[in-house]
Amino acid sequence: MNDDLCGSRMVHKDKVVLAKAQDLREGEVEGLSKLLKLIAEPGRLRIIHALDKQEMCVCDLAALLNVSESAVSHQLRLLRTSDVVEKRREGTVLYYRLKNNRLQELIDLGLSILNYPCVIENY
Amino acid sequence: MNDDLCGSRMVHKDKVVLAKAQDLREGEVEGLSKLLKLIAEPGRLRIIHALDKQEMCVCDLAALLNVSESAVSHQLRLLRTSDVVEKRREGTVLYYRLKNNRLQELIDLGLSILNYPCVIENY
DNA sequence: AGTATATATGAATATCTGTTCATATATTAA
DNA sequence: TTAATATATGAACAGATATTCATATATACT
Repeated sequence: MNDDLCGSRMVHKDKVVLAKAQDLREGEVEGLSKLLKLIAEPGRLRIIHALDKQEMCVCDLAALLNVSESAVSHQLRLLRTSDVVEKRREGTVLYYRLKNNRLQELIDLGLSILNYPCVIENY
Repeated sequence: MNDDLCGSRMVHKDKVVLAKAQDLREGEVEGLSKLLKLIAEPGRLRIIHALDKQEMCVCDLAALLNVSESAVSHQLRLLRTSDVVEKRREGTVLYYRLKNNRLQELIDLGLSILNYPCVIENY
């Protein structure tokens, strides 16, 4: 095995070089990580799934999730600043809806992977 | 507006009832949340993306990510206990590889959503 | 203007998550 | 068996994240 310039061992230099060449770019990693974390939290996941079907106000979502309106509001702010949802005012009520309509695809794909978790074909 | 039995307000009972009917089941939420969180962490994301192309050992991955082997080992344990990866021993070297070969689909879909973030069609 | 409703927000707290460090285990070589 | 290599793991610490609580804001109604 050979040492690299940074001091860490490297048993298979060829593999590491190849992996680095195929690695995601930093921006892709950051963006994807942020997107997936947004959807991964159970409350936000259910909010996104619900808003994909109809627009709802804060207290509706609070009732759905059975948590405080303040907690929902904080989550919605995150989703808003991440351009996942947007709001529409009607009197004192703010209706939230999905701004990014492709997130449900991600949810559906994730669910399908959970149902058919492992299909190893040929090794 | 009407109060529900649980004490929380509910501005639009119809919407909440509909949302509850369409809501993900608890097991789906938990499973999906866990899966997405696994992929969402930048280091694990890159590990999965790398192992989708070739099997690699712990110190190769440590060199790729530029972190300690211990840190990688902890992450790999998480991925192992979640059935995302599996290991194969060859002498003292443990080669890791993906056990669930559908995760790259999720990564690819996520990337495509990042590139075409928002396509609102008709409201 | 004053009150009520619906939501937003800051700060504090609590919880979760990831890394580090020290140490343990497993395999190979001498 | 002793030493070396490669990896695993537990505990402690640090950082990120979510909720709560109190308070602020915006709109509507009187």
